[in-house]
Amino acid sequence: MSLSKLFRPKNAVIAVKRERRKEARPGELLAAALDLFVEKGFAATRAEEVAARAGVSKGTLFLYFQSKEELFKAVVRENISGRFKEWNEEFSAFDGNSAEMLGYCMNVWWDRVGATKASGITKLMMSEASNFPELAAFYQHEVIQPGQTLIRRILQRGIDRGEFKPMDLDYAIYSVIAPMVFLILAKHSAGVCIQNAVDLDPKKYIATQLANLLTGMGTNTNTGAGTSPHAGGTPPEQDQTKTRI
Amino acid sequence: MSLSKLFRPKNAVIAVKRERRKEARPGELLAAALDLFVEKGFAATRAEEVAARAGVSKGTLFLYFQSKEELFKAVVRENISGRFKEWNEEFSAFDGNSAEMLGYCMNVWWDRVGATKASGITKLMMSEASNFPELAAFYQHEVIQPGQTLIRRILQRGIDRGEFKPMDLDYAIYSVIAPMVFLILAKHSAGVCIQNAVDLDPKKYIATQLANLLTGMGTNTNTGAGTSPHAGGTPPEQDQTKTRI
Amino acid sequence: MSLSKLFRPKNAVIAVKRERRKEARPGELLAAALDLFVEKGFAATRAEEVAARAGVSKGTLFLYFQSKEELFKAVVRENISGRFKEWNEEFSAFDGNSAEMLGYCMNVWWDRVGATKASGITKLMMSEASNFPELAAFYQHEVIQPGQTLIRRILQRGIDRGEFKPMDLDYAIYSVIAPMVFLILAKHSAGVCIQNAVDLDPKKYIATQLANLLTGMGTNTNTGAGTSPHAGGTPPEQDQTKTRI
Amino acid sequence: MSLSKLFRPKNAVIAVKRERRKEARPGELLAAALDLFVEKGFAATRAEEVAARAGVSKGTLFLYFQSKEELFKAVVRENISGRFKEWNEEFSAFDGNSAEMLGYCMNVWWDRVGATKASGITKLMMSEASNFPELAAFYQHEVIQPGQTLIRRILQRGIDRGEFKPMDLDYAIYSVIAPMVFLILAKHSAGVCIQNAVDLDPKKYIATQLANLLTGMGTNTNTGAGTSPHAGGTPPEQDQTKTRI
DNA sequence: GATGAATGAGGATTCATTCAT
DNA sequence: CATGAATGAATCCTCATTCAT
Repeated sequence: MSLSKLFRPKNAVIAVKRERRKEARPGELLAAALDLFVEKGFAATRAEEVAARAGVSKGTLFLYFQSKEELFKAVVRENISGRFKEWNEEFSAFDGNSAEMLGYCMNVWWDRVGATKASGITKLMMSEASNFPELAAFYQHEVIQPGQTLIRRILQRGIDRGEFKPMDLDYAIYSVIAPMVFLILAKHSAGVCIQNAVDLDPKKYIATQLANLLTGMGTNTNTGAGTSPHAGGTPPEQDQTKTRI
Repeated sequence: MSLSKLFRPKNAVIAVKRERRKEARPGELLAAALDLFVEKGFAATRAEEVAARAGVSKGTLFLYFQSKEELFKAVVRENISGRFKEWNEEFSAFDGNSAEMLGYCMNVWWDRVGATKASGITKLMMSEASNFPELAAFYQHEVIQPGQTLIRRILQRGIDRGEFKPMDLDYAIYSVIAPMVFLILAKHSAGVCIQNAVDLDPKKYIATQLANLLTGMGTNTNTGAGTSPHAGGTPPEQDQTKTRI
Repeated sequence: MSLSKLFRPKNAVIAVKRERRKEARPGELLAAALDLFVEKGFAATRAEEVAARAGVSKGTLFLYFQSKEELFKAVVRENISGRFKEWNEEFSAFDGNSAEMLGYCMNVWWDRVGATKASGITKLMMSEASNFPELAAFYQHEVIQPGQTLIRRILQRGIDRGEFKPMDLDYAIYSVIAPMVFLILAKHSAGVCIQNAVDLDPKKYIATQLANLLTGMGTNTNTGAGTSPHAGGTPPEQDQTKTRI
Repeated sequence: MSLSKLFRPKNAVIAVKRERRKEARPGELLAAALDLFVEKGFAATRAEEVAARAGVSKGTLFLYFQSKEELFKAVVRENISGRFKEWNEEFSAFDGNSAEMLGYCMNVWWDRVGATKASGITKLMMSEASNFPELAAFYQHEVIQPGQTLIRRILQRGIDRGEFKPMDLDYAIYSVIAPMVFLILAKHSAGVCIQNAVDLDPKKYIATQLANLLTGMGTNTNTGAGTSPHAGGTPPEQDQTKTRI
């Protein structure tokens, strides 16, 4: 009787494809790691699983990354690197009014970050940051600060041009950030803490939040006259109870 | 289970202080567990560490709680879900208008949960729920559901009394929950994702969000012409740009 | 909220009655221990369970027995002590033929040992003897030897009186013992290795085995003449396929 | 799972010989496991001990077998149940009379299982089955059932060919199994319950039991007048008093 | 460079045993 | 004497990491 049926090496559970190109490996490992870290958290993600998803063996993973922690750091670094420089330039050239600019900013952020896997990084930092102070500082420096600076510039521009009423920028910044953060959570933690929020339409949500922000900042977005404070308007608002999360 | 225990040295003399404080133990363990779960997450918290912080041995922990998961559930019951009964009663007896009621609800929640370490539980669930389905289900059942029910009751009351305009409650509920969730995140992930947000005044934030909610629900508190009923804003709302996050 | 519902001390699971008389305790503990050791084996029987079944606390158990192992030994000693002396006397006075004597012996054994909880000891020794060499020797000395001696005396008597044909007593003894051992196994391990054997009627089984033995030993038990080797006969045999295990 | 692994010293230099012998491992582990399970029982056998005896580390054991229970199952498959297929085929091709077939079956079983360490498994199940219901079910399904089926086929064949008289197979099966079970016990509990039985000649014992069985089933081998068919005993039966246990 | 077999520290949980009350 | 709260050694199993091939 053959021994082959007497044992089931655990390895066999994970199907491995091994026809990738050498050069691509680190990138594939990072992509696989991002997926898994976001989905299961750092601690619960097994190195072997990452390797398997990237189509390489466990050993190879440690060939490219000294440790699981280094892999995590690389994942974060890889996905949050200087997108802001390009955005800053983009916004320097923007010539619409500041309300449009803010709306464009939020939508662009959603399209290029929020809607992509990179948004997982934010969720990841939120969950694991306290265990990775070094990374937290890095993230703070590479993402938070530039992001806040960008938003601050937009708001300041609005004030300078008389489009927004004067405000405490240190607080106002969070009025922009908060909805984005919540949106990410709704996307990644859906099914548990924000159950049902899965149905949420991000674009609608952003539009609504933006309208609220602008109202608060004194920039009425309504195109026409209206007796109600939130009358007419092109943006959302048609059915507030539905679009609001 | 093993026979090897039979051959263990019979009289291994061990000198230990044994305080008998059965009544106090569960509370001490729950407090230690809350601290550690919030600080390090569920998976990363070692049972022995909880016991040590409570000043007892590993074994004692399992004397009071069948498992680490049960310990977690007990922490949740003690700090969150166990309070819904009392809150429900409190709100059944409430006799102000529904706007005040909603404001009271949010503030009370902040004072009793949000501002305490217990709020860390919510943050924690967001990261670990997917790895502990049973805990996620428990949390959903013991916290999310009752919380939503409570809020729903308040909103329904407002509608029934003509204070709020009719709305889709399934969505409206999230308009109340979302800001609270963000507040918790701002508190617990502060220093990383929302650095500087530490300075945030929660009460002001809540008031602002409440005002927005009420406006959306037809209970206009300050938007200008007083055509809407119950005008003249209940909450304190001196400086909107500052309180809005 | 009261803490009382937050934890479930495991102890509470076991209901304890505490109205026994002091003097009876060791006996009750031994009885409880016998039950549990037989049912679950030595290793799988928990000291606390024994105490609970005896209606005392865990501490009390260790007051009477130095350790679980000592308890086990006491259980064995308690249940196998010199019954053989009395039987030896009984059989010295027996005045029937040797076939009847053997039958009487087997039936008496069943009534006084096999059918009682004491038979569990045999099963116990069979399972645990190798882990308790000391006890095994004790059991060998107190049970096996006297038992074999008793049987040997009966067989020798039969030979001496010309009732049995000459035989190798060292082997013949096992012809008597084997069925009894199997009977005990059928009783205690039923449902697993000898599944379905639960329905077995011990008296019938003994009668059948006895008849076989006697036939083999040259003592035809048949009362009347018969052409078939196992004809007529008072004892079993009516439906051999059914009574034979 | 725990984060504490992150802070484990990265380069704890450990010098170990690592032999790569994937093909040999399962067999070595199974052999070690069989030894230990038989020697100490399932519960009392520590996984690490099995690994050590096989010359590997704890971890390696779990590389090949998902759990201790799976290891046990593999041991049973390797040594017992895995052989039924081959046996069934062997017996399908058997062309002697059914009495010979039954005798061959019992002897083959003894040679390939009973006389080997694997027979300890049967003894072991008797003690531990009640504590490991899943194992008991497995054993029942993989060993007891196929074994009974095999025997039943032989008996049915005898009846169909007119060699055995009609009988209640559900009972007759135990007439075959019981002596084998006792033989195993005699072997494994020798020195305790059935001391001296070590000297027992299994082949003789089996022959005797077989003769008894056949007599009962109407295939009389030696009882005197040759009125029954197939008389003239196939097996060796020179000295009945000696071979009978 | 890749591989994947092997390693072993680490953590949850059990339960015999102790000892303060 | 009894009690039962407290203890901690023991055991199964996981998975990051190493290293012979």
